[in-house]
Amino acid sequence: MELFTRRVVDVIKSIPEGRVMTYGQIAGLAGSPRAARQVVRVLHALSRAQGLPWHRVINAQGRVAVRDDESRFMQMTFLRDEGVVVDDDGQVDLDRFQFRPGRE
DNA sequence: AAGGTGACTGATG
DNA sequence: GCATCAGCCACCT
Repeated sequence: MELFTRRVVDVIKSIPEGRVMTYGQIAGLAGSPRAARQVVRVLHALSRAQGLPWHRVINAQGRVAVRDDESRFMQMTFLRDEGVVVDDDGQVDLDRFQFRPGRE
């Protein structure tokens, strides 16, 4: 597995319960700020196998970005179960729930 | 091998 | 706030 991919996996695994991170943010922490789409690829490829908390990853607008209706519903449900406030449009308040390492 | 495709982003109107 | 656009880059046809 490639270094970038490994680091993406590590970053995603580091997201605490009840917090979220954005694709671009993860890419940056993994060493490649412009590689948001690669984060998506990693999630598609490994979320199941690696048991990643894929539901804690949303876009930079604070919106749940999954296309598939069923998966989107699952993601919103998981987040709400963890205490993240998600409105019916899948909108999350990043100021409140985004996880920023080294801050807290 | 060229072209299409995203669970993206930031800038612009 | 919504719509477009142009970068982005590995992966699939």
